[in-house]
Amino acid sequence: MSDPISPPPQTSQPAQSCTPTLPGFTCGLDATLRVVSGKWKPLILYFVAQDGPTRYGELRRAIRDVSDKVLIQQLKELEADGLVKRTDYKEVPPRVDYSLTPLGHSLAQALVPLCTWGTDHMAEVSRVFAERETWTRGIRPPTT
Amino acid sequence: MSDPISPPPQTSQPAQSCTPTLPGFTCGLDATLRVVSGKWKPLILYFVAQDGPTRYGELRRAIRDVSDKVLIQQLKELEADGLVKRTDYKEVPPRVDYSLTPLGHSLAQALVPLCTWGTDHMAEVSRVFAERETWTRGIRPPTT
DNA sequence: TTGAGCACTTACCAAAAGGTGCATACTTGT
DNA sequence: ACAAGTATGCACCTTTTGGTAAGTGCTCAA
Repeated sequence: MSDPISPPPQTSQPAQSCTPTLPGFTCGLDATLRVVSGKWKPLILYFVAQDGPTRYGELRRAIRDVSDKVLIQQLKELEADGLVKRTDYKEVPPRVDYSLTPLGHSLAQALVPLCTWGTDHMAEVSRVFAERETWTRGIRPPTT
Repeated sequence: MSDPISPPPQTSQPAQSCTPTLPGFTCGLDATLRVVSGKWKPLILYFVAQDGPTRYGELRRAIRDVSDKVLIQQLKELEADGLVKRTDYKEVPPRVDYSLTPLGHSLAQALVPLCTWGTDHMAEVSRVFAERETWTRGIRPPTT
């Protein structure tokens, strides 16, 4: 399989070029989504991309609502995926900070259009989400 | 909050422009990820973007491994989010097909860089994922 | 008349993701 | 002596997500 999304379908382009799927990915988008999906990962990338090396405590306070367990967990995954770098200063009261690796930066760049799309269409998206909560997951919409 | 990702951090740019967060989104990226996250959604977008209007059964066979329940569910969400359009021909043996809305197309476009990133870095990503499975989620990596 | 295909729906389950709260080892401030 | 801050770890629980298997109403082919 290959890049799931090709330009405007009206053009009927057969399918973009694409490396034939390594190990377990169906396509590039699949691979990407696996590394960025996680409730707080985008936010983490956000802060780290903006502020540069960020200490754990700072992130914790900046993100707010995230628990230690999950924040650490997501940081570890991002680190394991080679997107962020953890630096431990081995100091007495622990000091650690997180920064983006080159790979992390490249991903951040690729995410820009998504940020833009989300920002541009946030109104529509949020409207639709609001409606969904109306029929609290169980009741069918009126038009059924 | 705003677009989580800004260009290379070395530039120390304060933060890109960004609409101040509607209802429940922390940023544009957040909004976007909410509509595309779902195990099969990218694939669905893939097929529909490529083949244009696609019948339910076709998708079902094309995606393979997905169950009816989940496929239907994700299609409904995509529809509810205004990304795909469901057309019911009201025929005797049921006939229905799914296509992308303009919004869906615009999202598809925004996803292209992610596809590209994933394709370009699939080797790295998959390598790292392989290692993760080594210490089957619980055992710490050697360097700890 | 039986069976297959269509596009779903429903009830029930298992796994994954996320959250809470307590613990750690050490230092600094009061 | 004691509380607070540092960066985690761990046990336990709830929510969310995905999956299985069966059923529905209808039509057409054998």
